[in-house]
Amino acid sequence: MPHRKLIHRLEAAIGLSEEDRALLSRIPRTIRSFSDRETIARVGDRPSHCTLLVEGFVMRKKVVTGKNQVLAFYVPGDAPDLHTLQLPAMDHDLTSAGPTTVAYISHADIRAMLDYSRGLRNAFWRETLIDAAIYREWIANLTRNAIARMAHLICELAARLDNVGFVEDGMYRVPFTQENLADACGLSTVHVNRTLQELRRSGLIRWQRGTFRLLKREELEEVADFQLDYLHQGDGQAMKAKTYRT
Amino acid sequence: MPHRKLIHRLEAAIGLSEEDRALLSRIPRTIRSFSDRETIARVGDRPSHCTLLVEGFVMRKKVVTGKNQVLAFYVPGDAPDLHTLQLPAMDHDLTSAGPTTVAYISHADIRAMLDYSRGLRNAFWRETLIDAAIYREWIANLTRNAIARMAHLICELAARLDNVGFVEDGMYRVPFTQENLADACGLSTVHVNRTLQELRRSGLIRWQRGTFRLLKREELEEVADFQLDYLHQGDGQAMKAKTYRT
DNA sequence: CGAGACCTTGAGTTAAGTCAAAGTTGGTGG
DNA sequence: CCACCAACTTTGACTTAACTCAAGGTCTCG
Repeated sequence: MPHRKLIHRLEAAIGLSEEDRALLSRIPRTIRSFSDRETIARVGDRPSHCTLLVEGFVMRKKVVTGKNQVLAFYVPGDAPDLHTLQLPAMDHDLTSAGPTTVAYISHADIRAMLDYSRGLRNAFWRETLIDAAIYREWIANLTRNAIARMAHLICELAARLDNVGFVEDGMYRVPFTQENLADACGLSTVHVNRTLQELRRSGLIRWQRGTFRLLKREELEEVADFQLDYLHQGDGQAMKAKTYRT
Repeated sequence: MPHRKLIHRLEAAIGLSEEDRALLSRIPRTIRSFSDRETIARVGDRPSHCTLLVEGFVMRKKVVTGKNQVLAFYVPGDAPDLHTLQLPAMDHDLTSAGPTTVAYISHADIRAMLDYSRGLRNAFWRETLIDAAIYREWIANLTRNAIARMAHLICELAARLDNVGFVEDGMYRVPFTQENLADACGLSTVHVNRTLQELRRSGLIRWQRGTFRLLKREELEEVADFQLDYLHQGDGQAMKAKTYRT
């Protein structure tokens, strides 16, 4: 069931009705797989479908004066191009990171569904607004120094992955290279390397080829100046207590 | 008519129906004025209304490790807290810049209006998505060096103000101090000062106490690596030709 | 077992930051 | 209407966090 993660997340955040859940799980979709670093959508594209990330990871990228800037990371259950429903032209690229499976859902079908269900309308709008809140936090993140910046990214990924059940014992896997992390934090690859070493040396994390382990989460969040609130994981109507384990 | 700018902008972008325009202009509102740097909304607030910026300017701010980071500037016709319809808790502050007039519109009235009109639903969602596109561009902007960064901000403000008729002969006024500009670009005040001087020296702009004059717009956009597309001013259904004068 | 992609290290450079002091400017009240 | 004050802008001298370049190490997969 490709929508499981999304439904689960919407459920937890705002509480879907039985009918909405059924509507969503019945919507027609096409499954498509990508291998590492393939382009899913490109600047200027005007897609006629939205993409639901089922398995794997997606990066939103933009080339700025010759350098790659990563604008966002997406995890299973995210819909990275919902905005094309209202803004037809892509203003950046979406690429896979590691082997990735997505479900395509046509704009027409989504529009029909949203016209019909007010609950899903709110839920989908809300998703794009959380996306925006994350961008805001990334802007804020760039005021921080390299250590705090990296630490913040590590905390954010932990929180988002935990929300869809991909964190175990404070450990998670991501297919990102240090170069990807550098492009996301606006740092050089070399400096990211030294910064990760520093975080390891101070005993806050362990990192090895795509696996992060948070050893002292509280301290790490302190260093990162990380506040969970901007992810708005629990402030919808449902207000489920979050389990957020280390 | 406090909604004139907003209606005009939505009109130009996606083309409102006669009925939608009427609905929007009849919605109940309360006018409120602020003087310079007052707080309009604060982190943690759960407002029961949205704010439409009628006159003046608003900044979205967040304090990050002691420093103020400006996350966004808003110009007349913008609705800086539309997102509170779906995400109840503010995750940052909104403050006025210079004397400012806003119209408050209750969430309940907006919800009723959006339930009724699909056109306005799309239009409002779209507004929040453009907001997000601007955040993305600000993230990208931080890869650029100080000169390009400042230049980009100047171009963006020009484009957005032009869109609501506040640019004349390539000139516009904003009530921002160099400190505000610094907080927005993630630079120190001193460095912003030197950067503005550099831009003046090379004949691209004139700046004096809140007045920008773009002397060589093309060259400035070149320096800034500025692409108009991310503002999505003309890619809705209406597709009006934009007049974008220098 | 070799190649390519990653990661790591060292040495030297630089864009931007900090601190501190001196100019400006515009608004206010005497 | 002028003088003064506070808020802004500008300048100079020095520091530093992060960048660049270049070379060497290590992992992984065919």
